[in-house]
Amino acid sequence: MVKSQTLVLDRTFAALSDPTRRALLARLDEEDSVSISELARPFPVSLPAIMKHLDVLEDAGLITREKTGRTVNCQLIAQPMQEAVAWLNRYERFWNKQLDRLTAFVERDQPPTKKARKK
Amino acid sequence: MVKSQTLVLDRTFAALSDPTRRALLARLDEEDSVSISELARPFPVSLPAIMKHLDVLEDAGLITREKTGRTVNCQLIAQPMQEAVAWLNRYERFWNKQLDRLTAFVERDQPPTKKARKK
DNA sequence: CTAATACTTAACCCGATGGTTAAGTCTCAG
DNA sequence: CTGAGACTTAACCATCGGGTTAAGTATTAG
Repeated sequence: MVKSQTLVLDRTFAALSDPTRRALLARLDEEDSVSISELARPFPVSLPAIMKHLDVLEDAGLITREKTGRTVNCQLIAQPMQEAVAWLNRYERFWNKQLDRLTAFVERDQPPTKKARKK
Repeated sequence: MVKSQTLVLDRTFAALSDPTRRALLARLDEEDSVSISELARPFPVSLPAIMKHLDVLEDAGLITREKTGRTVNCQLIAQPMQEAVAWLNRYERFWNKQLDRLTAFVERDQPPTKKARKK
């Protein structure tokens, strides 16, 4: 069931790379279980376009769909995002380092008595 | 200079959706400032293919290139990743919730303490 | 039963992506 | 000066992604 892990990241990041898809997820974040037509309503694109986005999100394991009568309700699954964050956190020390450098730079300027340097 | 923020996320996530690109970043994580040909060597694709990946990474603001003589050195810029993480963390409570449910399930057999459990 | 509602599927467009090979530029060693 | 090394650019190709319109399938309200 490992499903190549790398493939999971591929699909997760790809799914997140589209603003419409991120907006759909955001909607499912504030209200779980939303029907497809309600999900689609705010967007200026056709329903089939939204369907495709939902397909992508489902393939990435970021949502599930559940049919009830003629309506289909979607809900968010956050776990793949967590894995994405886990991958990204590998670089945390890196941006901390850069932040530290910035902090050091800013703090060095505190006493304005020394000679001014530029750039 | 805001560059639409949403566009930044688009490009960051898109850049991260390719395993070759993630591997390139990983390489730049363990060793900063690596030449293009050295970066390319481990991969079974042509140099121009790697060049295109580097273009994507640069457009996403994830690397910089610096020419020295006839070689070009690349280095990682982690900040866009940090913004990606910031976006993803919006869903943190979501996977915590799911984790809590799991925790509750596991701890069901223990005497229910009224006191707040550990954060 | 009929018709509206809520999706779903199919067929098509077109620009972006990831790869190729081939040729071009620039730099440095000899 | 010449040639090898390190990119860079160009041209091309196949597939994918995001969008469309149009038609099809269930379900359910009347």
